[in-house]
Amino acid sequence: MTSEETHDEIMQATYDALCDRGYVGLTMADIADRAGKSKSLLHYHYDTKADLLVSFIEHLLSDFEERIAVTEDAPPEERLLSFVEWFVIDPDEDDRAAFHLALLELRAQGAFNEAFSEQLRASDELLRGTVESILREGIESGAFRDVDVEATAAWIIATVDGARTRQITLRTDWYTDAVCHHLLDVLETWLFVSNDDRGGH
Amino acid sequence: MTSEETHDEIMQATYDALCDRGYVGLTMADIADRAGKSKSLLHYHYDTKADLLVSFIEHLLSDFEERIAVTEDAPPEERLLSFVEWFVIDPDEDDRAAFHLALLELRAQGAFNEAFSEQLRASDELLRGTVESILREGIESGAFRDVDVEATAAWIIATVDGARTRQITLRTDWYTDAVCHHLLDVLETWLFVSNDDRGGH
DNA sequence: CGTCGCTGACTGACCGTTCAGTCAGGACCG
DNA sequence: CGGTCCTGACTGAACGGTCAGTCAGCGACG
Repeated sequence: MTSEETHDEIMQATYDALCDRGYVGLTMADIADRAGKSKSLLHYHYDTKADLLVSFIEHLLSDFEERIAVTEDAPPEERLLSFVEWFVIDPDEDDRAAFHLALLELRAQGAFNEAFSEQLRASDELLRGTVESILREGIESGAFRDVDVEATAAWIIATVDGARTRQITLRTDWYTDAVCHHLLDVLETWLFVSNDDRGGH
Repeated sequence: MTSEETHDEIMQATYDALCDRGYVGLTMADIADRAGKSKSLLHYHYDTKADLLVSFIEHLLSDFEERIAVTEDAPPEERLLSFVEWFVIDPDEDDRAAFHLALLELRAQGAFNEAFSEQLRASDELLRGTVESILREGIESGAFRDVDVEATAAWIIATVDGARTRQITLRTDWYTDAVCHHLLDVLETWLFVSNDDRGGH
């Protein structure tokens, strides 16, 4: 088996283990078992557990970059809507909640691990950049009011991320749904230029 | 020394240890050392580490209840403003960031520990209830538009909590400041009834 | 063609450390 | 004397990491 195939298997095993046990319960032995490999092999490919996890975050991030590139040609209102909607977690999406929970644990560890937080900041910039570009496009096309792009993007992301965090940590099933849709309501009156105003220019 | 005094000392030591090492790095020995007591004593007062932490969360919550009761007689706009402002973390408030980081780790563990998440849900309800009462008061007095109180409260809390989470985990110093003040801007146009509209009724 | 040398992927046994929890006992106090 | 508060020495399990060694494949060379 090539090194790359093994790498992919280990990443998948790490994902599974993380969903199942969470970050705190994550052990090298567990990952190895799920990959059908030995613990030593993990250390053969990655010096330490932390190295493996950094690699895992990179893996996630590249995955995420691919996924975020889609729906680039829709109108800005629609893009913003589907972006926000994207954060809603259905009650039945168990593994998604589990994964984001593990990710939250990992994010919290970023404060103690420079390599982690570097990766996390990169993902934050990617996320904010995406929303900023949607906002800029909307402002240019006249669909949105001329708001502070950076502040608005940070605000939107904080909101949807906060809703997700609370849904997951409080074990409720309604938080993301309620907050994201409420946010869209607010955006409609606060950000979107109504059709009346739009004609009269 | 009475049992109660010891309890308080242990809670304080737990707080200090949590700020210093985070939840993952938290050990019974560390707490005991900081309290100037033996590890065995902790087990004398609390059967397990988890029990101690549940007790700690209860302790926090009662603390929090006391603090939230203040400024009840200010006008609703002002109460809401100071509530949101309350979440801004200055760059120099190191221990506050450290504490909230540990709390975030603890919150993430709530998903694996029913006793934890019960406490956390109680604190969420307290928080939401506070904002809801501010909103209801403002709507009644005509200071706020007649919005959906539950959804708006959840949304505000998700926003400020999300900003805090990102500031802490990404190790930035601007997130809460930028988001909270932007939120206040939005609230001003979206929620507050302007003086013009207020007179003409 | 065969075999020799070498490498990359992989394993199992093992080690040192850390840590929650136990237990027998001691001091002080009413 | 009995109960409450407290200690130090200890145990067992879990876990990250190490290390010597196996094995399949492959290129080079006679």
